[in-house]
Amino acid sequence: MSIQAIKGVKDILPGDIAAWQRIEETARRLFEDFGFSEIRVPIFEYTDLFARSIGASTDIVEKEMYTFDDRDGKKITLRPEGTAGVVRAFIEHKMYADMPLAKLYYMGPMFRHERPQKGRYRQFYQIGVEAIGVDHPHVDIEILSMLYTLFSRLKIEGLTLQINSLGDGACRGAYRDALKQYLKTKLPVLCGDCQRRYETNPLRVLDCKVDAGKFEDAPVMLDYLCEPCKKHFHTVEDGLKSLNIPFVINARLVRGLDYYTRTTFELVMEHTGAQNTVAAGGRYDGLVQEIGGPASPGIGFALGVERAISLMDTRTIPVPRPALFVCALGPEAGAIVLPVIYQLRSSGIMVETDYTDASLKSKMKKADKSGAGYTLIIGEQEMEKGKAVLRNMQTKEQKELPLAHIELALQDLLSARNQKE
RNA sequence: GUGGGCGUAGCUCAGCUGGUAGAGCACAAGGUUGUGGCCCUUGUGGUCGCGGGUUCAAGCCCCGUCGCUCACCCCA
Repeated sequence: MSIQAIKGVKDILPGDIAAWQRIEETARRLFEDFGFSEIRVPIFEYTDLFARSIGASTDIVEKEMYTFDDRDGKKITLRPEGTAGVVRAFIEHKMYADMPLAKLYYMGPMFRHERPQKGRYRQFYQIGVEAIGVDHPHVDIEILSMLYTLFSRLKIEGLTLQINSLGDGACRGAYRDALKQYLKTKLPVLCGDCQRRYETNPLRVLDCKVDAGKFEDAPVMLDYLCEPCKKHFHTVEDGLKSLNIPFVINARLVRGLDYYTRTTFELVMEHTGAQNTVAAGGRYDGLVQEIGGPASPGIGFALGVERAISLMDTRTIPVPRPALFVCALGPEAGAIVLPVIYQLRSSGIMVETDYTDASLKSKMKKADKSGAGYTLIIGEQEMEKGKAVLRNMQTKEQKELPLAHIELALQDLLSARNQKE
């Protein structure tokens, strides 16, 4: 049997690429409008970076990373998410030194060894942004409004922005204790996973789908926020309202990575399969210090490109069409046409042709399929007359062009047409 | 890691209670045509995922295996 692609990875074929380019270009333009610059960081890092940032006891680190020994014995991991690498670069290049707020975006593949499923692959693509250096709530609003605008520019509807606050070091401990106290009484009726989470990560119990609905009366983090956190959260709320960005508060919203603090959010799609979070993120005020940098607050989000594309109406994305399709019949015609095609292409005109010995009927079919604006036909009759036939594929008008200076005639015609459009 | 569904032509799929394979689209040739589209005729193309077993006979039944897919878990 022939060799196949690795389980859980996907080829993005030419027929699908338009949607990818659309989403990448839209994001680039928008992020730059908001003053963000692109950063490209490696797709692998020392394993320790991810263990320290994401959290050693999270599922991602415990059982989903692609980790291997480098030839010198050091542990290397293919990045399972983007924030860790960007923060590492932020520290390594001392980006805090020359700008108070580093505003960065990135796009590229991430790797997690999970069981593949709709909207979940082992190599998947994320577009993410990070704003590091300032903890003002207006930074949160900038990030959230940018996320919101990205999806409206992509004309993706039916999404809900959910926000929550996880508090900070000053108040989360008290909440955790209160929650454990509460869960203790419920322990016997919880699913096996939640009984385990009670010890490892009690906040996640609230996010459980099996036990959903059992915690109506559970204490929520929002009630335990310390004054600074409360003020921060309310400012974010008010800011979103003043920008007319719709959102809902989801007090049960918990994130799977340990580094999040204060503002967290998810963009959730309705009426989709199980993987219904298309973008998510939050504040991570302790992360930079955790990795060994100076205390610098940060906030960011990442969106799943495959998931976003699944929501786009890809039929409306225009695909490039040749201005001219050349049908040459026989070797003599082929020889004449070769330099013509080259010259047109060199001067920036998209030209396609067919090199097979197929009949004119068949070649015309290909021309039609390509969506070309014009078709140039050179067969035996045309050779004898010293003229080629140029057909407008829409109006079906035909005209004869002298073979002697055909390149000039075509160039004039086609570039005039391009300008009109 | 756990569970369900599915693997037949390049694509989408039929295939009865077991009798050594079909359609549509696509592709190619021809006819018609105002040199292409619509229509008509013909043609190319399949180790029925792979390996065992039962049987006179397996695409179909049984066992194993690989792959895809959906869901749980987790996450973007």
